[in-house]
Amino acid sequence: MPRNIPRKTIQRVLLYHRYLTFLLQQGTRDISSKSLADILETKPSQVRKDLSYFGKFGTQGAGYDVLELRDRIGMIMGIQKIRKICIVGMGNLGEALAGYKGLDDLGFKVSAVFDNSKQKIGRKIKGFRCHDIGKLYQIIKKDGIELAVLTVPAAAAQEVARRLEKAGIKAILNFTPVKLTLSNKVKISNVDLAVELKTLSFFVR
Amino acid sequence: MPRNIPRKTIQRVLLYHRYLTFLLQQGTRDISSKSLADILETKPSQVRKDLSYFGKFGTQGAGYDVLELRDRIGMIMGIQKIRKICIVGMGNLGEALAGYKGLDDLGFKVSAVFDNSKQKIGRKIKGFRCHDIGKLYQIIKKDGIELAVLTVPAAAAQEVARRLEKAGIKAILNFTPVKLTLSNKVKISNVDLAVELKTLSFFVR
DNA sequence: TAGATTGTTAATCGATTAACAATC
DNA sequence: TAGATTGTTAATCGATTAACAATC
Repeated sequence: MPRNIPRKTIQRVLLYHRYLTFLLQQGTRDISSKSLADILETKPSQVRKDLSYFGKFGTQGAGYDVLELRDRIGMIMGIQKIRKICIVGMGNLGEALAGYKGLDDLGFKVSAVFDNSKQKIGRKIKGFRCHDIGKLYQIIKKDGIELAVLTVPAAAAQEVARRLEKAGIKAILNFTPVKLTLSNKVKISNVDLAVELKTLSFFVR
Repeated sequence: MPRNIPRKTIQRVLLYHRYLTFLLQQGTRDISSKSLADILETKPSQVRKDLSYFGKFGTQGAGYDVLELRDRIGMIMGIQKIRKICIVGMGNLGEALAGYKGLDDLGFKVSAVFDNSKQKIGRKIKGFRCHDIGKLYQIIKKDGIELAVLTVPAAAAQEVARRLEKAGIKAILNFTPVKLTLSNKVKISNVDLAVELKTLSFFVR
């Protein structure tokens, strides 16, 4: 149904979903685009515009039913579906993510973690048996893993990414500072800590 | 000198800087906006426009001198200056960042790490003595720490952020899912892992 | 009914891209 | 000089915001 939707819209809608869940816990039943916008520091028309990509959710004059809006967004975003992910590269960051309990609540199941170091392969890291990165293909295939978190050193990133694609990975959360070149079937999000920090650094200058 | 520059421009210029450094190591001496754009998957006019916020760097007909461009960008971005940072919240992520060797090379010196748990206060974590979060103010003041990385649980985020501001922190890299409300003197970058993962999840749906 | 608020269209704003004169 | 490529202005594109008819 939806045309091509701006990534920013998707991200904001996910924020709406998160906040609606919070409202629900508080016992709030109804909300207007105005109040939603105020909290998330945006405009009511932005909220309505974002939602309009996906359908009609409100009642004129009355606003939105928190539970209904939350659940329908959840459906559309596929939020309930549990996704199998793998973490590739068990350095500081990879290990931290493996140990991050929040992933479960978000519906991500860590199905495998990989590294190439002899010291790590076969050992348990944060409760996950660490696999040889050489077995990427067979394990991803066998387990039907959809998403990968890439936390390998920069020098290995492009090569590993290609192998992830070959293995059928559909999306990569890329923590390396490398601009990955893959077929555009694979969705990529980049988190570039160096650039984030340096950007702040610039503003403080 | 520079008017108000889009954050995206700053981030791209930082990418140019990183790539120019790489070119330098390779021994490449000259480059055009065209080649730079190709690598970074943008347009030559984008590169020139971005640079034009900061001055003139090239020679008509000949392009840019890699070393000169790199160094001048470095100057403007304040890239050489060493910044003192602190990490607040020694959970999985905080600990990983404390252990991340890359920070040094980026010019960030971890001057303090904080947590509120009795188990962690006073102990060494990744080589850093963990301080009581209650001492945020005095330690930040005393050491002249400018930047903070916020990796506390969501419930504590807003309150801790306010105390960071009071202590004189100028910029926060916020890993919590909370929209921080502070005076706009404090620069904030948000890294929202949940939203990043869920966004990918949506595209894979 | 009167007041409120939606969904959608139109206007505005800002960022990206193209065009081109300047010039090495 | 001819060719290349800059820096900058103008055009285009896309996203945000405002406006408003529809209607609960």
